[in-house]
Amino acid sequence: MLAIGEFSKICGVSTKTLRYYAEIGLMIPDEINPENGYRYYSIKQLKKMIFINRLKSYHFSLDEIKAILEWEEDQSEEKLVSALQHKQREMYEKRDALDYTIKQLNHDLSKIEQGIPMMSYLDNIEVQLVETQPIDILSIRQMMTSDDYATGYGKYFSKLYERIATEKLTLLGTPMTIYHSPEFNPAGNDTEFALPVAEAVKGTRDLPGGLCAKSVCKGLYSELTAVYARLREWIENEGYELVRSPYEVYVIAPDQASVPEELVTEVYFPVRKK
Amino acid sequence: MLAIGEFSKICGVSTKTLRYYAEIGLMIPDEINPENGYRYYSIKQLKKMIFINRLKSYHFSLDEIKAILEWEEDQSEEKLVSALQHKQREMYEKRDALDYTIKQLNHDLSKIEQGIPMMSYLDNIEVQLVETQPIDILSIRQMMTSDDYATGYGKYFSKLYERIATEKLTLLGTPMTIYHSPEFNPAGNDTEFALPVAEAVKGTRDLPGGLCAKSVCKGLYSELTAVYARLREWIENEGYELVRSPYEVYVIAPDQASVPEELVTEVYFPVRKK
DNA sequence: GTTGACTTTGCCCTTAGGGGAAGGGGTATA
DNA sequence: TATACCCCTTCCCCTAAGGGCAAAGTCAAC
Repeated sequence: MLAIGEFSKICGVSTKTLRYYAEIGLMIPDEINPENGYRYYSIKQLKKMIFINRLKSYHFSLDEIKAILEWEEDQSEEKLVSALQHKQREMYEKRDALDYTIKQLNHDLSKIEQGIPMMSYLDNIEVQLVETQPIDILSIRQMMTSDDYATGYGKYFSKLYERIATEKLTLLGTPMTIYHSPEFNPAGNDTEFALPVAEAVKGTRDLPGGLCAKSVCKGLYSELTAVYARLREWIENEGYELVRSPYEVYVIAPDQASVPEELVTEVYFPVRKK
Repeated sequence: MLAIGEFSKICGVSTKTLRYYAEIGLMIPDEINPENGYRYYSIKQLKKMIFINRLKSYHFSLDEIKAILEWEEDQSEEKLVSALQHKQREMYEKRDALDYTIKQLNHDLSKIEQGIPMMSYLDNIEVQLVETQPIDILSIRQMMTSDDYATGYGKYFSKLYERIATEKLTLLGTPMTIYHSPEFNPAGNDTEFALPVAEAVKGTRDLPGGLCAKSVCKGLYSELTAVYARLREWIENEGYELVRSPYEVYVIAPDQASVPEELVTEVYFPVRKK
């Protein structure tokens, strides 16, 4: 039996951490002296500690790790594999997001080095008033958290393209998304992925036309938030009000653009005069 | 002037966040009604908010962002560029670490799929008692946080190899690191990077020989923590005690291995009988 | 017996806000 | 003017995974 300090040195985990793990029930010392409360750990617990650290390095929370340790011996193997695969997917997504952010950062850095202030694009966002025609769209509506937009977009648009292919529908334009949440909610947004089609079949609906405030965003999607802000500001200033859900049209999407500067996205806010 | 709810909708930031930013002095509303405390924001502040969000996406803390905003107008441009470059480096490091963890995870998954329990390697760590000879080492000693080992190793060993090349020293073995911190400390460890050389010149010192407990770790460095634990356990069990700092010898380092399974690392604990 | 190292509990601190309660304010309508 | 309804304020507690520090009890060695 090892006192907490010995055990801490052997497994490279602070005594504070060991006490915390005992407190939350993740790893309780094999023996506790009832008189003085001293914690004593066995060598067997060293293995468990190493396993916990391995899982921590895979970004499992302590709660998740606790659950995993409680499966132990049951039909744990399959569940462990599926939990690991889940984390694997999460980590791939995290890496993709990080790559994307790095790309943005490099973009901003190169702009500054060209003498262009980082946020100058804000002054160049133009708003026009346009009249849109009603169209039929084939769509999927889904709650999306802001984290998985990148993966979500690919997934849902693939589904829609597949339906168009298998049902021999006629595509009439580029992909679009409609945002039904009344305001941005980091916990999740009611998002509709859509493709304009000629036929009115099951799964399609009418997207009404009408007066819209419109802006075009050229470049990375990170600039979209500013476009949204500009549109809302314009609507406020000019005395209009939003009458339906705003939507985006991906005129040139990432799969057609070789560099992010080529991306073109239109943003529409259906409005009427107040 | 916009009330907090309006401003919140326009810039996609919750009212809670806006109040918090006011509280920490990151962005104070342009006007506060002294009678009822209502906060009013101007359109100018929208730009600031978008800039704050951009910096947040680059993993700046709110404190760092506050500092950046306070430079504004001064000689801010150069400082901003250098801050961005700093974050850029951090993000590259984060991505490398993530890649490494993903690799480990895949390794564990493939083991399990072969029917080998994930932590089974723990049972196969052998400890031998050996007698080492004193050698001269050329070394750099440095406090290292656990985050930047991967980059640190490359950097310091490059420096050492460079010295060997420019001063025409004779290399006598593979790289090694000596851990001087008495126990593992996540805040930073006193680490000595060393190369064994034939000549005793400035910057070299004698690494004394003597009795050592030794283990060999084949494979990913993630298994090293278990090797350390096993060695400490063995020393305890067999009635030895540590007399100098432990060290690792990279017999086959990552730059010589095509797959992680080929890595070979020896771990030495200088000991004496208690 | 004393010293010094080790251990215990307890309390407050960290990031970037979220959730909710209690109470006051604003305005559009009947 | 009263009501309804939404908006705004402050205040307090909560998050994950421990770190830092203090006061007090305990252990082993000299």
